[in-house]
Amino acid sequence: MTGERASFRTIRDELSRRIAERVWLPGTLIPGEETLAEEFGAARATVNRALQELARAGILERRRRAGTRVALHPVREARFIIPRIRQEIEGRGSDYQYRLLSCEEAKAPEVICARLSLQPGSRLLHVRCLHLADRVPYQFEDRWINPKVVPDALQADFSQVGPNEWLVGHAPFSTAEFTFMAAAASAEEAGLLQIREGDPVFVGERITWMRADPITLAHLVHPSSHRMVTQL
Amino acid sequence: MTGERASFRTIRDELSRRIAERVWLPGTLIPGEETLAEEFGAARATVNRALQELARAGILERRRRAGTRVALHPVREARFIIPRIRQEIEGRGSDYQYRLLSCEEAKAPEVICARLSLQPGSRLLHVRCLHLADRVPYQFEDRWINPKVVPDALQADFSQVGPNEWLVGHAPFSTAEFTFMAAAASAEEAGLLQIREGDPVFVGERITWMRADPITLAHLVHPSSHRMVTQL
DNA sequence: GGACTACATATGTATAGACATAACGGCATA
DNA sequence: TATGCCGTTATGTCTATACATATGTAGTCC
Repeated sequence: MTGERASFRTIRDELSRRIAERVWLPGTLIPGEETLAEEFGAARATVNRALQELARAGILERRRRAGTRVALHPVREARFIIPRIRQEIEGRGSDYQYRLLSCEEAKAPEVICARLSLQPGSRLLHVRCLHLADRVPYQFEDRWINPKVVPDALQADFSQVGPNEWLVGHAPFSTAEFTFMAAAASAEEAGLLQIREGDPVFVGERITWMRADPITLAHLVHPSSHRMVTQL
Repeated sequence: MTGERASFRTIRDELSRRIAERVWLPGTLIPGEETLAEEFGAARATVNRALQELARAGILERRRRAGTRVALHPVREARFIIPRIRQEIEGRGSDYQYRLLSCEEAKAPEVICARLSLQPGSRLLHVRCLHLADRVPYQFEDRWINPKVVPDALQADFSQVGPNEWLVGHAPFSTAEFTFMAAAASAEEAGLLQIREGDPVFVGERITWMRADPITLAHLVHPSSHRMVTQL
């Protein structure tokens, strides 16, 4: 005899059902926590937890004093797992291979410095490498690392371990920004990914910071067969 | 004299800081809730809330009896807001325009039926339209709607209101799947988006279900200048 | 040694009670 | 009419306590 207990999950799901089945239409002011607590025979804190989860998911809108209403414009959010490339490839049952293409300290181009809010002409560590799945090019990584923040990176050996994997273990970040876009493959990218120049590529760009200091900018290029999928 | 109170936010941020600054290295078993509660002068429930948030973000791993440890592989997740196109455009301060291109019931191609797990040859409502920002093509939407689930759609007038906006108000979904990819513009897409055939485009695909029934499949094509950005 | 069991323990969840905080709406004032 | 103050009220958060649940560990038995 279990499951009769009104847990916050039960409440959350039941409220979610009422919204999905349009018992409560968008914009409706739903009963207050106290009332719901009574209805479900639970404490207000329990109802609160259920409501907060739904609000976080974007299907409820809550305001003090004003009460809780069904979101008019369910701005729902999708969550993408940002896996490490090795795990992503091995997780699909493929063999992962890695190839370091180049690694050198160099004066970073204007664009890069600007993206990282660094002085133009800053010297950064430039790493280029290729990730393969079952020997087929999967991602070309073009990365700039700020040695001011991660001095160890200058001594690191990226011939076996990719810079991302290395950074995860040596330089945690406090904030990150991800950008995704479509682009046309440059001649270099095309050669490395075994596609034709100008073919569409799926590009991810990742910038990470430690506090206000930029750690790294990664430009990640996939052939157009790449899919980024998420369930909601 | 406020702020001295140890709220779950304070605790969350302080723990987060310790992890970011490598006071607690990945893999470390951190003190138990009871201990932390004592340290912060808070109740265990408060510490619990802070820890649960960090666990949800993927930077802590918790297991009953085993305790809480700093995630070895911070599989962090990025959250993308899935806005409605009008809001997305107006939110950037641009003017939104909408143009319906076609709207008819038709036998859906194999691929579409397969993606929606429907019998091959099912008759679906096919809507094509264009969204513009400041009169510049922003997104071409090619959508199939399942009239079995949303019969009202057959009578709906999509000449003024886009099908997405209409669906939000008439057919809430229980689950959704989002896919993003890069592709080459077809001749039709190129014409509508005012780019050249074969130019890279950023494509989003969205399928929604109500329970087990597929509601709609939307194919959303952006010119390659489109950026999808998220902060973490 | 290996399998099984009992126990200890950290987290998971629920509860009642309390106070904090924001903001709706009405009332008073300029 | 417009403005500003303020009480009421729904949500936000914290506390203390209790019990549930999973699971590592130690101890037992063969």
